[in-house]
Amino acid sequence: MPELPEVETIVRTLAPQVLERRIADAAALHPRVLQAGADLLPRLRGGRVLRLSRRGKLLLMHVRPGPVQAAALGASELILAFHLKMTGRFFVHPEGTAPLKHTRLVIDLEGAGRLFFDDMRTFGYCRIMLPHELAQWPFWAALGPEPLDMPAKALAAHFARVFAGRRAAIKAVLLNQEVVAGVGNIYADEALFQAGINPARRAADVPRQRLSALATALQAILRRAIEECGSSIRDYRDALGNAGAFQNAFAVYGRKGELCLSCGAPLEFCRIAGRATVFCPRCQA
DNA sequence: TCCTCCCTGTTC
DNA sequence: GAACAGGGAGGA
Repeated sequence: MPELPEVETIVRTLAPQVLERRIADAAALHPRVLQAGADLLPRLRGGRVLRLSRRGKLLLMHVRPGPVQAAALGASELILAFHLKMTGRFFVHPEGTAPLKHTRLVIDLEGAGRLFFDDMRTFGYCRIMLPHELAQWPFWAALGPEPLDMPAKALAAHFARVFAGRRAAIKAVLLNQEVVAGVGNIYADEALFQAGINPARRAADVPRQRLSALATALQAILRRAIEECGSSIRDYRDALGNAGAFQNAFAVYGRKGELCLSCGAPLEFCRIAGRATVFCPRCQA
């Protein structure tokens, strides 16, 4: 569930709890949580948390290893890339807290408690990488642009370029992280509604004017969702345990059969790219 | 380009 | 006790 606004909120709420802290120890508690870099896990010990950042739906923790480890690694930075998928969460617990039922990774911070990465469904993962390994990671290298890092005009032009010749449904294309990074099921449905585009429409067939509306709508919705600290449907919480509030502003997501807030028609449901999709048959042409 | 699978707690 | 939630890998 964590999409761009949720991951951004987690970065913001987690940063004050971990920045500049020294790592006393790190342990993986589930066999699949470390998708890469299990050998680097012990190298984190003695390192310091330099920075948290986000790219698409990935949360990155940048660690400066201690001098001995840095020399052994030949690098001054280790990067932990987390993908939260549906149910990944972070929370800092007091020192001595035992792992919870779904705790997958524990990072002990000197004098600042224990950072738990919990993930009920074990879809989420962490990759521990050197900077050049991150650059060579195919998923990372293929990520599309950040939708909030450019003017709406430029985003619209990017959509026009990328959508040309695409026969797939526009929603399926929006969900593709190589097209634009960070958009998931919720924000794709909401942006398409606000832009008045039927999610099943072939991407290449959407007129340029609608693409401008889509770029504007997507940016507005992502920004507003960040302001509201994300959307909490079931599982999502930020790194302080707080729920987001943007779910209260949904126009279509999760509102199958309810009435369109704009025209009053019943909202319809379909499946696109295997994802639940809700739209207004009247407002979205 | 589309479908299936992964996973588990909640809802029907 | 089945359907459902869904990002992304992998295969048809």
